[in-house]
Amino acid sequence: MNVRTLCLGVLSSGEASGYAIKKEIEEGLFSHFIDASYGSIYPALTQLAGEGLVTVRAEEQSGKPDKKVYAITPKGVDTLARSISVIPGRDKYKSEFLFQMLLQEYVTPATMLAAIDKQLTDLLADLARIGECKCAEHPHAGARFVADYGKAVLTAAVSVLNDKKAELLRQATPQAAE
Amino acid sequence: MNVRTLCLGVLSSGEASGYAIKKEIEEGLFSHFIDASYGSIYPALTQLAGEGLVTVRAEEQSGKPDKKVYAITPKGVDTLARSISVIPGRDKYKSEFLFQMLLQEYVTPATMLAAIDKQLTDLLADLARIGECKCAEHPHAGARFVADYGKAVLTAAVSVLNDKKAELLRQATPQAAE
DNA sequence: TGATGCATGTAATCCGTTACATGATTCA
DNA sequence: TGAATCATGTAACGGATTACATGCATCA
Repeated sequence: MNVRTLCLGVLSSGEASGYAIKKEIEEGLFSHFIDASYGSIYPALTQLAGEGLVTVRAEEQSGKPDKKVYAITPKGVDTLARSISVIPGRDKYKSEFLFQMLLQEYVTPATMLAAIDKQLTDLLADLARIGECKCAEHPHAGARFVADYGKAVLTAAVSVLNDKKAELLRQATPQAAE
Repeated sequence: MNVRTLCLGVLSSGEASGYAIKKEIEEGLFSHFIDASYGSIYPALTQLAGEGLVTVRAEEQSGKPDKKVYAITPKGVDTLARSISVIPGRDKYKSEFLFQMLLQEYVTPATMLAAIDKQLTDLLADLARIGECKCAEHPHAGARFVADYGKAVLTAAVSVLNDKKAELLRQATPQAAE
């Protein structure tokens, strides 16, 4: 899936600027399973407008550059619907963290601990972001499902990490607690 | 993390050809959290050899092209150790599947079901692959941890999917079971 | 006064995938 | 006979990130 389809997806629940789309991707439910930078969003939006899949309206603002508010057209909805009606490709999961954990014989215990703490922080942040989405009021029908899926997966990961961390600490300080 | 480091990681548990490295990445524990194609592995290996991080030995074979067996050097081990001793970047997770589920208002129930079944198949295959790794005999120290992590996450996902699937079937056929 | 948020955009660059090219052997 | 496995490699292409460029308003 490309950034164009992603933009259509975000716009399907209401008009937004490129900046706002980026925020939605970063802070909304999308953040769990998608990434996109300005460098890909802005060109995609321009392209979509050129093809009539979205409309643009410039909103004047004092000081700041004009805000360009994009809205999806019926043709855009159609394209979106067709794009997501094919059986999706495999999920892609890349983890430097697990690579490091697998090769832990080359890493000091201190680094291991720091890496696990960082991973825990990331997972918990993701979990919190999902928790903040009020699914009942969410513009998208599948919000509840996606939130449940994310929560289940992240919670499972956190649990394993906490176990592993406790084990590491036990090895490091056989008598005293941290 | 790049393909070069990945190759060093695989070679750290024993010599291998480019072809064998690809297989290891596809079928071993790595498969859960990493991807790489021949188009990136072969050039990476050539480059690593040029920098003295690995050695090459050509093994003659009847019919097939000479097999090039790569082995990591002390310098390579050093580079690897340094590469994985930094705190890793965030995991990257991309899922067309969840995108589709989130926007399910544009998808027919039949497609939903097919997509869920496909996802289930993928997850189960990943789970089976992890299950086949005999961690106790695995060359890498962290095998057990990575396997536990993968199993926990995948099992959680499978569980949520089965629930959702049952719910969909109940809605589709209110009286009869499938 | 300095960071952060709002707001848009482009160009260079990177990193990797896909497709192509080649070819013998073995198994069904 | 046709598919799969073994085996290596290159070139074209794609897709996105990073860094750069600009600039006001607000908050601490």
